[in-house]
Amino acid sequence: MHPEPSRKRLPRKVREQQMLDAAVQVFSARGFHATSMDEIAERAQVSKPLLYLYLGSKEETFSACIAREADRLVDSIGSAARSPADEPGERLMQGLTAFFGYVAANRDSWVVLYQQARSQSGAVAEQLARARAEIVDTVTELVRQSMELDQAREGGSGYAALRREAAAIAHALVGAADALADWALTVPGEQPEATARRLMNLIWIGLERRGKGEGYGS
Amino acid sequence: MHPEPSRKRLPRKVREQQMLDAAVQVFSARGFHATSMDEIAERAQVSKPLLYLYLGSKEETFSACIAREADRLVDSIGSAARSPADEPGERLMQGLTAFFGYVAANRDSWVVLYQQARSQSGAVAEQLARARAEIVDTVTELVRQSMELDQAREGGSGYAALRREAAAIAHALVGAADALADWALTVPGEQPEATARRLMNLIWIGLERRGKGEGYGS
DNA sequence: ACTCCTTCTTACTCCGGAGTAAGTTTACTT
DNA sequence: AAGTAAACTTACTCCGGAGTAAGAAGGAGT
Repeated sequence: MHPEPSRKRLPRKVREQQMLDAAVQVFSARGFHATSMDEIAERAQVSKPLLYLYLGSKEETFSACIAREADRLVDSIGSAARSPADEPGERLMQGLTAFFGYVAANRDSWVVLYQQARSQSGAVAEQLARARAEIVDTVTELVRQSMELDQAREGGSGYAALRREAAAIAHALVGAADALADWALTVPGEQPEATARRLMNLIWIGLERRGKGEGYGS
Repeated sequence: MHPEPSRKRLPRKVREQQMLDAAVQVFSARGFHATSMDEIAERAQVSKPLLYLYLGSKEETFSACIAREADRLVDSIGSAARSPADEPGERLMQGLTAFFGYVAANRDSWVVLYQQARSQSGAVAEQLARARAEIVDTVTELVRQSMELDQAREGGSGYAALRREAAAIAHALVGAADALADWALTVPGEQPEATARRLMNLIWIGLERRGKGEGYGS
């Protein structure tokens, strides 16, 4: 009757990945607290004690999800931004394209990282904050290069201000990318590369000119 | 010993506001699920059944918080953006300043709206989505005016594309503002007006030129 | 074909916290 | 000062779901 493949036994590493896959899906759909370990176990085709044996507590399970997904995302962006191109603008464009591509291809992962993990507190929050900071740092560096910060006088009072400005811009840029990623998911046919270009179009000119002190109302 | 003011009885409307104040604080600090009704009751100096009598269930309490805080925020931004100035740029600047000012003056409210409510699902999520959409719509209108969309041919294939571009920019702008608000909270001495100007400096030139089709790599 | 380790399950315990039944006290009104 | 409606409390019930004790069954090596 049932062609049930008679649950095969699998090595621990493989099962763990299956569990994490299931956990990401459920956490993504329900959120941390509304998720029950029973549901994760069910979706992973495994009993609850095995889940606890391999992944520890519920919080540790969530933490493991965040760690794995954040690594994937950071790697994806980082390696794109370290691409052959010289100009910071081109590297920024590559990083953004990689980011929007990742989100489009891994919705669940994105939702868990962006919507669920942010509201968490404790160790998980710090974990995510660190991943985000890594991305922001990468962007900050590109922003500083674009702003031609090297032209700024060293040690001058304007130097610290420009450093702060670069940090602010990087945060704004990452936030804009987050929001655009959500937006792109609601627009059928929107390509990652196109989304990245929209953002570049919006900020690129302003970015180059900021290094020279030009801007709104000047 | 204790100059305990001997718990005065208060009219319902007043108590309700006290309860909502307490609820916002606790939800902000702990998040929805980690918050217990007992703790809200304690902080509001009230017994739990009274809390249930006035505000209904836990979910309804949270919903009431979101409704009140979202209204305040949307009003604050909306009335600033409807300021006397004619130019869309100036109105955008006013709206942003009001927004950063609100966040600086109402951290708890902001945290509840931005970090806690987003991860929620169901009625609350829709509520928040509606408030956010209202802000995005306001911004979209300003963006379209800045882009000199009126110069676009009506009905042309480029028209729909420009509308979409305006929506994308508005989403990016709101997301950037969100992230900058968080950033500003971590930087001592950062003034709302200064934060608003940073963002305007970054996007204003690009915004004006987008209407003419100029941008990154062109 | 017997060990022995790893994989895996059934069947529980236990508690935090949502929600409530029933009653008590204060302050207006006539 | 008596009546009454609103404000308010003590002291519970009850359940979902986190976490676990105890053991079963498959497979690799000898």
